[in-house]
Amino acid sequence: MRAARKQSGIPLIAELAGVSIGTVDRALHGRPGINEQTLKRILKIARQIGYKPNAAARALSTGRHVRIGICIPKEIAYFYDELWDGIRDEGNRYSGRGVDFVPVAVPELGRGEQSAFKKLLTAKLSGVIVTPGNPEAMTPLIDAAERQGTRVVCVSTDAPVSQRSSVVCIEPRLNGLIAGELMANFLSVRAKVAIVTGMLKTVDHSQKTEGFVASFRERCPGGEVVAVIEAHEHPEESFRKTANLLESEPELSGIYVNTVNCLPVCRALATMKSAHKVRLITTDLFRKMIPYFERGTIAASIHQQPYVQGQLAVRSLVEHLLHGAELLRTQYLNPSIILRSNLHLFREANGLGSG
Amino acid sequence: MRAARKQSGIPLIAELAGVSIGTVDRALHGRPGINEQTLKRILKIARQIGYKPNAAARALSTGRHVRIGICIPKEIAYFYDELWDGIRDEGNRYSGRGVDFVPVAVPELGRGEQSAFKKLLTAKLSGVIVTPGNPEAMTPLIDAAERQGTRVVCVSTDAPVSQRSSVVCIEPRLNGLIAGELMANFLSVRAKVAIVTGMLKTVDHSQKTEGFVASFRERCPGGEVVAVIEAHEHPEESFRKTANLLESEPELSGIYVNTVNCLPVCRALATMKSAHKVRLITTDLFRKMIPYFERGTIAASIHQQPYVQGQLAVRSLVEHLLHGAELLRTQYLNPSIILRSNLHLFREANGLGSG
DNA sequence: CTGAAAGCGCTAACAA
DNA sequence: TTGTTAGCGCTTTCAG
Repeated sequence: MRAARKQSGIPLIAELAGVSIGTVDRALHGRPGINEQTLKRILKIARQIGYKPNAAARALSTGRHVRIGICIPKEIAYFYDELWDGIRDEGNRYSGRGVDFVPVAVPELGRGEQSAFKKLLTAKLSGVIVTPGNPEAMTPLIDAAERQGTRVVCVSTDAPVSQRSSVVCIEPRLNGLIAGELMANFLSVRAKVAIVTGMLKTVDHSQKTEGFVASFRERCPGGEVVAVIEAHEHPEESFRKTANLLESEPELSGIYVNTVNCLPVCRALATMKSAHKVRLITTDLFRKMIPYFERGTIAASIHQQPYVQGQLAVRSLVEHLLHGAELLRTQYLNPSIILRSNLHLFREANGLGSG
Repeated sequence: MRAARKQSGIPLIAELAGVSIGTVDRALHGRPGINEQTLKRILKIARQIGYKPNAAARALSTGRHVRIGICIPKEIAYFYDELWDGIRDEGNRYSGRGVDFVPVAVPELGRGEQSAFKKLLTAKLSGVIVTPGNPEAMTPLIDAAERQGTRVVCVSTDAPVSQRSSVVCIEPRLNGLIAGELMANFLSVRAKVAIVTGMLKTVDHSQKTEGFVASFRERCPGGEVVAVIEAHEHPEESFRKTANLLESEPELSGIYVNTVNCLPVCRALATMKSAHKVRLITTDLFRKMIPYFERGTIAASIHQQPYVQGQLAVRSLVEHLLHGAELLRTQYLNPSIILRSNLHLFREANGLGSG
């Protein structure tokens, strides 16, 4: 009789079942070529001893290497720097665990993303994280990637009709709904408000606008959205149009800016000395906004948590690829609401963010 | 000449340096008994090939097993069920990676926690996650744990003067500050508001109260906190005192409830038909609150995200124990603000939570 | 001061 | 249908 060294895992099961580890392996994985009886016996023993595969041993043995492409723009830095940071920080947690990242250059949302994505397709990747700026154009590419076995996770922006495996985002309409509800709560009945947006033909902007209008109307009896200004992310245009609005609508008591470019609006409010008469709700956060927050020019901001979105995209994809965790088709997040009281807890306010 | 099989890691470095893997291991770990020259040579080569240790191989070789004790109450279920869920879900991600969890029974915050914690001390654990209900009494126990090498992470509630390695929580005062700021934004000048709390001798409750008073006073000119009601988490007491208040203060326009037990207040408001004249800000979320949210009785709730706190506590502790990641001494989170618009995205509203 | 070798639990290729 | 065996990259022990 051999000295019974204490063992565990597959060898233990093999000894208990009186078979070899090869047979146990086959049973545990439902591989073909095994007797019904032994299969059942092994499975039973495995259950009894509460067998759990050792992830480290498996990873070491299979030598599985996972390569993940990152296809995300550099601009607007206010937003995408945070997203990159989240992706990088989360990625670093997996360094040394068989995960590599392959970034490709996309200068700006929607520009150059198709060629960049195509480049990623040629490298055999197990997964890609992408921000489709032009969902229609990207859909066939995403579908092609999925067909060749590359899992695609959209982040921040979605390609809803594509075959992407998952999306991590905040629904644009929800941002608008929250802003509208807050605004209605801030103001009294029959209030007049306005919206400053980028371009309404951008889906993101139009949905935020629509959401705001819907919830503001519902919750502010007699309230009115007197203007929707398209500023095209252009500082001067934004400043001028806002200033004009403030002059022509002296009764105005609220403005919702649903792109990240709110500084011109802040300046217009300050110049017209109406900073405290008008409640301003903005979107996201970067350093130069902070003084306006502290002065009370900005009452609240709807923060889309790009850092968290990046983290979650990486994490869910890696866990899926490495450990077979389920990839949910949608991962919708809640935006957080920034007020003066909690401003200090956002990384952008701590010298970590850009801007 | 031997056929040069493609290798990597320590064996590769060994071959390049013309030494054995044992020597490379010593060099890489700064272990004693190695020649200055070879040490430098090996380190240089390691740097050149960009050596990164393989976490799976290391884990397999060392067979490191990590056991983490969980010392968290069952009641109040509204809150702690979520915390448990977060801990369990996050823990499950690490199953099969050499992490075991050892829960001990604590019926209720602060009751029986000392004996439960002592029990954990006898089992040799690498870490403990604990909710110190009575920080003064727990401090010496926590210190003892840390002294014997058990990393202690406090969650939700803190023992600030102890030697705990980390805390994951939302500062109570911040909850109050946010509630106060929101309330000030919701109401006009000279508004009268009240606070319903549990017991002011509970640090958590008094800090939330103090925070609310501070920010409300600062942001609502002429505003006044006309009453601070201690309801001792007692439904009848809470209902009665609120009803009395509503009668004696017809001008009242806001109430902040800073414990999870807000239902009696909701009922009092409904009974007195003043539900829509008084803005109600509550704390956390459970199922029975939802109708009051939808009816507009509750204007907003400050959610302390117990699920996320649990996740983060487990995650940071495991990453520290397994991969040597740094454990920050404090991990302060932001509460999220629940409105009607985003209510549906909270797990409590999706049949996941309790209550 | 350095080398050799065993083995962690699992997979996969080959033998029987 | 089943058993045997050689590693995966690292740590650790024992010889030299």
